[in-house]
Amino acid sequence: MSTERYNAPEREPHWQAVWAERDVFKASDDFTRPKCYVLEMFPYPSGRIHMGHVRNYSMGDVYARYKRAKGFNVLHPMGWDSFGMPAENAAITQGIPPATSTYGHIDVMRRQLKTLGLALNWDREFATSDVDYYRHQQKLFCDLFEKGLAYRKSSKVNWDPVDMTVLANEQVIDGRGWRSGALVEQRELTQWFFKITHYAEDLLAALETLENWPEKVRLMQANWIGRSEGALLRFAFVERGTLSVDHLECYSTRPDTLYGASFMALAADHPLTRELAEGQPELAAFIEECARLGTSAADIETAEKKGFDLGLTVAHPFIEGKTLPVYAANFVLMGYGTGAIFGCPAHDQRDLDFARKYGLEVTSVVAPFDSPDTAVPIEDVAYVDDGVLVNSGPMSGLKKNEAIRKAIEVLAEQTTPSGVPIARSQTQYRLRDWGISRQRYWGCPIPIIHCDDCGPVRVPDADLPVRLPDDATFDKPGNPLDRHPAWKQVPCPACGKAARRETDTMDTFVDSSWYFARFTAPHAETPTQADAANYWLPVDQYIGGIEHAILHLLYARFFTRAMSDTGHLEDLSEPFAALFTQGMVNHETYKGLEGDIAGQWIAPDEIRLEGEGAARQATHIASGTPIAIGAVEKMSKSKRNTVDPDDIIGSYGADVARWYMLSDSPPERDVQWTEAGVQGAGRYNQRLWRLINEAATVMADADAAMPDTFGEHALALRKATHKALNSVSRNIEDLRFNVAVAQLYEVTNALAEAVGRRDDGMAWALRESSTMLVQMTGLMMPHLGEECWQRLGYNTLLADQPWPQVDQALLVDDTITIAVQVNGKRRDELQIAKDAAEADVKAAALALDGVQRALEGKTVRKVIVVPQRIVNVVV
RNA sequence: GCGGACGUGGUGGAAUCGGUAGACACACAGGACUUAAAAUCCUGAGAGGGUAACCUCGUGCGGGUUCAAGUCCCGCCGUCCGCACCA
Repeated sequence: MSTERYNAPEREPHWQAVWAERDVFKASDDFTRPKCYVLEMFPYPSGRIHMGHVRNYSMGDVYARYKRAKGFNVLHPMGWDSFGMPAENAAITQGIPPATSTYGHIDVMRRQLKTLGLALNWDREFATSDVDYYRHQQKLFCDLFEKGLAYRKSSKVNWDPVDMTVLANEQVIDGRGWRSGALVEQRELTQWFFKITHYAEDLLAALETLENWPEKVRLMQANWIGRSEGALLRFAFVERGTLSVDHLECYSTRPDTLYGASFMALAADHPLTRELAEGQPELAAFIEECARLGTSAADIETAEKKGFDLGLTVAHPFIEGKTLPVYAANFVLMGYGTGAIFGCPAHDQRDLDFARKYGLEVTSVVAPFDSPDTAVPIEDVAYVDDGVLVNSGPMSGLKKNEAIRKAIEVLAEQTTPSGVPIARSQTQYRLRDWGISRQRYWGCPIPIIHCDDCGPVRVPDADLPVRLPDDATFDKPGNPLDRHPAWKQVPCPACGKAARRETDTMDTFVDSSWYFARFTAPHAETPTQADAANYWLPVDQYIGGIEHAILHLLYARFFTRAMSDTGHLEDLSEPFAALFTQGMVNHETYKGLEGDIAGQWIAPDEIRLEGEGAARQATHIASGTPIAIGAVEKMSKSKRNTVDPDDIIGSYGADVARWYMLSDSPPERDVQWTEAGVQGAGRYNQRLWRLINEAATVMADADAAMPDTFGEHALALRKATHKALNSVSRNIEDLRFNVAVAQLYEVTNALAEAVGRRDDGMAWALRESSTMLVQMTGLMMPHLGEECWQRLGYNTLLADQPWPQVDQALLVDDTITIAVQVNGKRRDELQIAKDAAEADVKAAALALDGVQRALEGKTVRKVIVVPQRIVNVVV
């Protein structure tokens, strides 16, 4: 019988319509059922979906469908991270209002996603630029503000003088604005901050509990939070002059090396340095030079240590009469600790470089453990390892950690002239508070009103939301909200006097910091709804790109804590119980070599490939000129090495794209998109359809009841199927889709072999096996799954079927094959009863031909029998 | 510089606990079907040797532990990623 080819592009929309019509994937409001919240990072509506989305959402979809079949109430929603600069830039360059382009993009991408046949809760869809979303975010902001978790402070920012806006660090490339190309200036601006540092310790400590997060991500976050323990030290000025303070504060993790201190150094932008610069033009020039210094890796690598003698001295806290000169130095950062350090050249490489340059003394105060009486001599390399303190007063003879404790203990007793203790232990974090102000239009307005008398006042709940004006103009650089003629003019909610709206909008990372919570009750009148949030959260499985390892995932962890502390969540601190970071989709790159296209990137569909291996050649179809085949890189518009999911779905179908994205490569690793690969997936798709048709025909006359006995081949098929079901289930739980796919190929091969054989009970076994195979492959290829389900004679929906049960009895074999080694080298194999006695296994192993050959002329010294695994004969 | 991950056939990769390395797939070669092609089906294949049965070598390199190492330990080399003047 010939079977027609399965026409995916025609059948897929049919099944999508059936699922939608019957509302198959709707999450239930029955909060007593076991639940599973599956979430993939929601997309930014850039215009079209790309293969990375296909990969990401296919993974989540297989998992969500699997959990549904296992009986869980599954929440698997989709939405749009729709605020952001690209839409505003399009408004500037093309005059299209951000809302128009954004919602246009969403319509296109929603249509594209729907063609993938994802089991999504579309009834919960929202975009972060919807007023109905950002009004709740404004409420959250107000509550954080009242709780002191949102505050204003003056801080240094990257200012683009052409675009007249603040840029994030990631948007500054080689010291220039990424869009304008203008040299970025450091400006002091008053900005809004979220107090993420309030949770620094908890955010760090709780990483330990995130067992189902990748180790890599936890480590990156731990490094980012950057906890260090040390001491806050205060050095009294010997000569105070006209200075406004009487002592200098610095932070050190090595107070044990205080006896080796030889100078103090302040950051160029330390308040004291600035104070002194008032009357010293040379110092002012030095400060400016430091500010200009690049912060790129290469700049720091090559930058010379430079300082400026401030003409001040401080008293050494331990050594009577010893003073230390105070410098301003380019390698001291204002952003960490107190912006001041004590320099101990012998035991810090930077301090040593500085001391050598300015001829400062270098005193070694640490001796190695193997010669504890002699301080390590220092030449060009500082000694930073642990050792025994020498010439260090009360710390002498102690190891590093003991010495640190001792130093703090002794110094805490002393005070500066103004009465503050000279030292106390302090834990320091690298983590900074999160600056969320953006001088941009297309973001969530910060709901604050500035009043000359009352200061910043939060917008009262009754006046929320603060809507973005529809009539902003984008023809000039700068913030459209700030120059809008009327928008910011409002009375003060507190005193009624004329006041001004805050015109900054929130960083778009705020939007994505709580969307997962909103999905649990997307239409609620408050940001969250307690019963729904308590039931659904935390997200059971979160899937997304590794590029969000720090920012988004840390912000979301912070926000969850802040929402708990403001009553929007009930005692929840971790939003994502399990995290999976998937790899990227890569493709070869192509470049023109001759004529008009020389040096230009060429898209895959504009070339023709021939040959293989070293002989592979590419030709430009339009011009016939040769093309250079370049590196395999992440699909990107700029390199033109993208493949449009629409084209693949249109020719092969969504199931093929999904199957290909899940097979072969481990999901956490990058996958290379190749034409051959997608063709292979397409062939399997057709093969499965043919096979199921054939099986359906053969099994048509099978009895409904399970036969009492099965022939050899029927039993083998049943065993292969149940073993695969067992391991496929486990692999899907572990998101090891590539291994699951390989096992599905094995079942397919077993079924293909069995379908032509006549055997006792074969018709029944074929029905069982093909049913299970369709259920398993249906997770990855849901449309073909429904088609096959129907062909197998079922009049239900595959999507509604419970996951099949493994027959444990079929997992174990009575007779097993074990390898027999002689001196660790495999010489033969042995078929033997599973529960054979050890002595019998041993005897049978020694009798094997291959073993006998290897043993010739040798004496057996020992035989190791590992039950059901291996036999090793030692001679 | 610091921290981390990885390294297996022509390719993607598999090997859950230290127990038959290379499952499964792609690509390839040969064959069948066809006037032909596509599609499909069958067969082959880590490398080297041998007519063959088989033998030797083999998981980046060098050591080690063990009856047994892709897997554990030590030292290198390479690739990738993150952080980076963080006191």
